[in-house]
Formats: sequence, structure tokens, C-alpha cells
Amino acid sequence: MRVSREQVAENRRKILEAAGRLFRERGFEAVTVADVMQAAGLTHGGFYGYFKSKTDLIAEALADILVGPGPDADLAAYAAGYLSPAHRANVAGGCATAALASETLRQAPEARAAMTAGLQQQIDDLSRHAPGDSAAARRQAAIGTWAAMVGALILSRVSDNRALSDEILDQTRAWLRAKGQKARMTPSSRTEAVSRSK
Amino acid sequence: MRVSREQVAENRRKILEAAGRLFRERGFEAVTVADVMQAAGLTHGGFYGYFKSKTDLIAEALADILVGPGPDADLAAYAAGYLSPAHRANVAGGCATAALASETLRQAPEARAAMTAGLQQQIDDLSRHAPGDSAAARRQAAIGTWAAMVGALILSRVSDNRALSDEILDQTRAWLRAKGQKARMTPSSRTEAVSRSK
DNA sequence: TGTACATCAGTGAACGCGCGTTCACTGATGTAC
DNA sequence: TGTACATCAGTGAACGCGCGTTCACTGATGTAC
Repeated sequence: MRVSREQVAENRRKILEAAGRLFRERGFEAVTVADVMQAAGLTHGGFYGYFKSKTDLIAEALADILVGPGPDADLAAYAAGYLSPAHRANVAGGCATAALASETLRQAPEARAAMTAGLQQQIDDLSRHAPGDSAAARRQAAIGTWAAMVGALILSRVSDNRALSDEILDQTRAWLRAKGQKARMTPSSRTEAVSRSK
Repeated sequence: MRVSREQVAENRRKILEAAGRLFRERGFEAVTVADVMQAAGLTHGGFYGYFKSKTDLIAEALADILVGPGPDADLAAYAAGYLSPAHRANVAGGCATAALASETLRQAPEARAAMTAGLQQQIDDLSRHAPGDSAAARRQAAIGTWAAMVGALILSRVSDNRALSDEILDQTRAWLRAKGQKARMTPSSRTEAVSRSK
């Protein structure tokens, strides 16, 4: 039964959103096309009217969920939210980079390209708010901070030991805060920032 | 054809090693039991004489590859090796945490337990060599440093942009070096280290 | 505006295929005498 | 030490099963007049 053009647009949205959530929660391979379509309220056969293949869906869903709200002015608050128990628990709705970066490495070039674009964007956004006396120093702080945030979230999630998991979140947050303050207090840090940006 | 006891022990070794490499390279799901057995020089049918199931193999292989050589006295050299183009390229033989942590989150409890044990070990090893005036400060630095190392390796690997990938490795290394030196120079950092260790 | 027809989004059965796992069999190893 | 037999590691065909994908069909939507 044919549906209206508006319905088609809405269904495509629903499929992408369902895929984005399911992929983050279970990984690309464990999610089936039928799973995604069912979550979107459709049957699996209709999938190929929207996407060329599951590979195609992966790339499009990744690009879709990687356009997140970057950090606003307050970097510390951004890190605090990122390194929070709530974000740790919210895999399906949380950071796509932390949930899917290592699996994306093995996906099609289009998926890696989407992830790389998201990464560039994120580093640029963070650079704008990172501490440092020069653009190079701020970019270095942005890269290091982002790596630590993503790494800490991944490690805290995989740990089946609640105390260790909390500790990773809390201590990484405190460590980043200390580092940021120190950077603001010691102008000599500028000499460390040998930029190699594109 | 029955084989000797020594051969059995050697075959088990070969299976575990092949699984460890293949899992890191392609992820748990993309590697088949037949792949592992072929890489070990055997046929797939014999697999169940060695392991109860593929799930069992995943847990055992993880535990096997997570016992790596920890950092020796020189933390900077350890980080430099970890954040090197050679390690970035060597997925199959490299850090199991960076390669498999996010996928392990979705694996059986035994696999997560193996990953958690490896994580504890790594943090303990790093704490022993991290800078800081107190045990708590050193542990905080160890956690933050390890999160940044794992995160940076993952991000540098997924990036399909060589310049960005190199930049992530280089700048994270420089950022960590700067941070370590600052920690040694500013004793006030002790106040930041509110330990919540197990 | 109303009508007749072409279009095409959605359905669900069906297809190959590859996976994890099982199993009857083989023949070298290990052991009892 | 030598021999006969039991053991059991390895083989490869076979099994269910679930996956991605295809396809004939349905019927509501969109459009030409």
C-alpha cells in the first residue's frame, strides 16, 4: 500500500533514528535489517526502497548521529556531562564515537569517512573552547582532552566493576580539570604545542 | 588421527594465538570458528575438543592477549611506543583494549571480566610509574593517561585522513608529556587527587 | 472539482548463503599385560 | 621390551538457523484529463 510523500520522509527519519540507536547499543553486525525496520514500525522488505544495502545504512546512520551538539563555552561542564554515570548508561543515545569508533575502523570507506568528518568537527569545536595561549596549544589540548574523554567513557563502560567504572569517570574528570587549570596558569605550556594540523 | 599430548598443548596455544590476532583485527563477530581453526592449521570440527563454544573462546582469548608487558620505568617511552604509527598499523598484534574494549561491552560476562581484570592490571602498572606526590595523585594520572592513550589510538586508527591521524598521535603524546612535566613541577596538583580507588 | 488510471511504498514469502555446532568415522597415541 | 587393544584428537559432511536480499503482489496516493 502506497503512502504519502510526507509519510515516506518520516519513515526514512524513523529508520535512521532506529538504526542509530540500535547500532550504538549492539554494534553494526549484531543489528539486523529486520531489527531496524521493526523498530521503525515497518516490515523488513521495504528497507531496500530506502537504502541500497545494510552497508549504505551504516554509513548514513553514522553521519546522522555524529552531528551532535558540540561543547558550548563551558568546557568543564561539557566534560562533566560526558563523563557522567548518565552518559555511561545511555549507550543507545550517547556519543557515537565512543560507541562505534573501533568497529567503524572495519567498515566500508563511507562509514570511516563519516566518522572522520565527525572527528574533525568535534576537534574543531573543542579547540574553540580549550585553554591555551595559541591556536596550536588550544588544538593540542582539544585533541588530548577528546582522546581522554572518549577513552575514559569506553573503559568505564566495559568495566564490570562498578567502583572501578566510577573511578575512571571521576578521576579522568578531575585530571582534565587539573590539567586545564594548570594550562591557564603556566604560560610556558605554549612551547609544548608543536602543531601539525592539516 | 590422535596426536600426542604435547601436540595437543601446542595446538591449543596456536588456536588461542590465532583467535587473539584475528579478533583484534576483525572483531569478534566477523571471525568464524573455521577462520580461527584454519589459521591454527586445523579443521573446524576439532574446535569443540578445545573449547566449549565460540563464546568460551572469546573469553579465553581475551584473557590471553590482555596479559601484556606493562610499562617499565620510562612512562614517556611507553607512551611514545603506544602512540606510534607502528602500533597504529599493528592492530592484530597491538593493544587488545584499544582494539576490542567497546565490543567486549556487548560480550558475555566472562569476556567483560577478563577485560576488567586487564584494565585493573594496566592501571596498577601505570600508577607505579606515573608522576605525582601521593599514591592517589599517581593513580589519577595513570587513569587519565591510560584513557587518553587508548582513546587516541582508537581515534587515530579510525581516521581515514592521514594528516589528522598523525596529528592525533603526535599531539596526544606531546600533551601527555607536557602534563607529566607540569605535574612534577606543581606540587599543588595533589589537592586534585581525590582517590576513590576500590 | 471529479474520475480513471498509473505509480509506487509497503508486505511477507522465498532465495541463497554462511554461520555455529554436531557427529560418525579414522587412525595414531597411550597403556595394560 | 614387545604386543594387543582402548582411547581419543582430528576430519569433513551434515544439521538447523538466521541473515541480507529479492520479488510478486496489494492497495493507497498522485496525476492526467
